[in-house]
Amino acid sequence: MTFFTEQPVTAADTTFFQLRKDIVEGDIVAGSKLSETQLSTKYEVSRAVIREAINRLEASNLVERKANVGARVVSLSPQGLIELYQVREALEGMGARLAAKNMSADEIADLQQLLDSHSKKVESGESYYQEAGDVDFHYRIILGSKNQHLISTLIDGIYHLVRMYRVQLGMAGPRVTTAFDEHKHVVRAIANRDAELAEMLMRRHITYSMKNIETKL
Amino acid sequence: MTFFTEQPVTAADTTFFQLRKDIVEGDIVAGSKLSETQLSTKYEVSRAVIREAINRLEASNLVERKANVGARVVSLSPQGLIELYQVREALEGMGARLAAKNMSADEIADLQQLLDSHSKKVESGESYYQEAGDVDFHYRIILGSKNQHLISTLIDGIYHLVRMYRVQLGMAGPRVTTAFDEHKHVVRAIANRDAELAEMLMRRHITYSMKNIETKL
DNA sequence: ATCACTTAAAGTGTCGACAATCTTGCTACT
DNA sequence: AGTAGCAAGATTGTCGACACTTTAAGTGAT
Repeated sequence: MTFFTEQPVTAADTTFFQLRKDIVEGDIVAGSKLSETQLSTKYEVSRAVIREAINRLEASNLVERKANVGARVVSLSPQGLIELYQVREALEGMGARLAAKNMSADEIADLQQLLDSHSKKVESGESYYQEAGDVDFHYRIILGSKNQHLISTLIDGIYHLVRMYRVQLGMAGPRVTTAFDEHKHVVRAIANRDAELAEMLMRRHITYSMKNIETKL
Repeated sequence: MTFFTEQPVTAADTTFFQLRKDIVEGDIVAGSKLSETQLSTKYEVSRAVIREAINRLEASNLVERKANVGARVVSLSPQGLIELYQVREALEGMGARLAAKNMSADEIADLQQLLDSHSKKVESGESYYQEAGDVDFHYRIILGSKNQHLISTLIDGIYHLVRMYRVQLGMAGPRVTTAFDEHKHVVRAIANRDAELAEMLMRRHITYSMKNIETKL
């Protein structure tokens, strides 16, 4: 989150980012209809750019469109969350596996440093918004895979949906205490270039995270 | 391929399908530029529908767009193929795992029957286009996962890219002889409801397939 | 009162024109 | 001769208007 920022250049870009934010954060209610004309006046752009933005939201799986009918924000369901985490487990597992192969020594050192700073903040009891750290951790590993498909699928697509679920189902952040250990184990496996283990640990980390969420429903 | 057909309803739909076909089959050269005005006259629709079609192609990873510059068909590279197969391995592995859990007994029986008919055709030396069968096999397992994210990611996205590589790098179909055995093993694991094994075998099947392709480059 | 049909209203799909941006070739200057 | 700047052309981005489809209300008949 700290390194990589999407720069809007066209009006459709800014509208897309704005709409995505409003949907993910629940300002536009899940399951609600997206009227092109209505949004057009709200965001003060033509219907053409609204349409382009909606198309991109559909490609991000945040919105569903039916021809001649319109677009609706996806509705959240426990089943949907489970399916999402299954895909995430598969992709991030592969991400960790590839990261163990492809991350540079410097990148790994940075990653370890990041974890250290996190654990210190937590130990000192410093109130600190954990989600950002968790996101940062997962981002670095995905980026470390050096696989462009993986990167864009997760970062442009799945993570926004995950965040939408987290925000709207009111789970502030992931489990703080136990997650750190899991993160550490994953990083250690990567540092040891043990791809097999890195994948397994990352998959476990994600399934644990999902089970933790399931109990809260 | 026999069961599920995408029905175009708008002009943008038909244009999208047509363009995708032309790109996947190489009628539009990989790496070439997509001029909106040019395509507009070629397909006899307005630029608006061309733009929507191109947007969808971009979402399918078949096309890359730069703001104020235009869209290009993705260019094929060995690296790109490898990355694609890595993602495919992760997703289809998970697909097989879930299929072992979620396919109905009837669906499994149908799948076994499909394999039988294939092996008979091959044994009898009947010339027969193997790719369709392979695609059918993979489709059924993915659909058997019952995971909508997985299904749409693979069927609407990755498979078209895979086909593009296959067609344009001139690999008619996958390895006929050995692939059958691998298919059988996967199905047996699914029939035994052994999710773990099904995933492992499917992943191996895909990595073998990739290595087979690599030797041909 | 219910159901089928008609029709008006609202919304999406498509179009052509204008505005903004990038590209290319030329000019002028060092 | 090489380079920086400029101008003309071509291409993409955005807009408002029109066409078509869906939806829903309303009318009339059984």
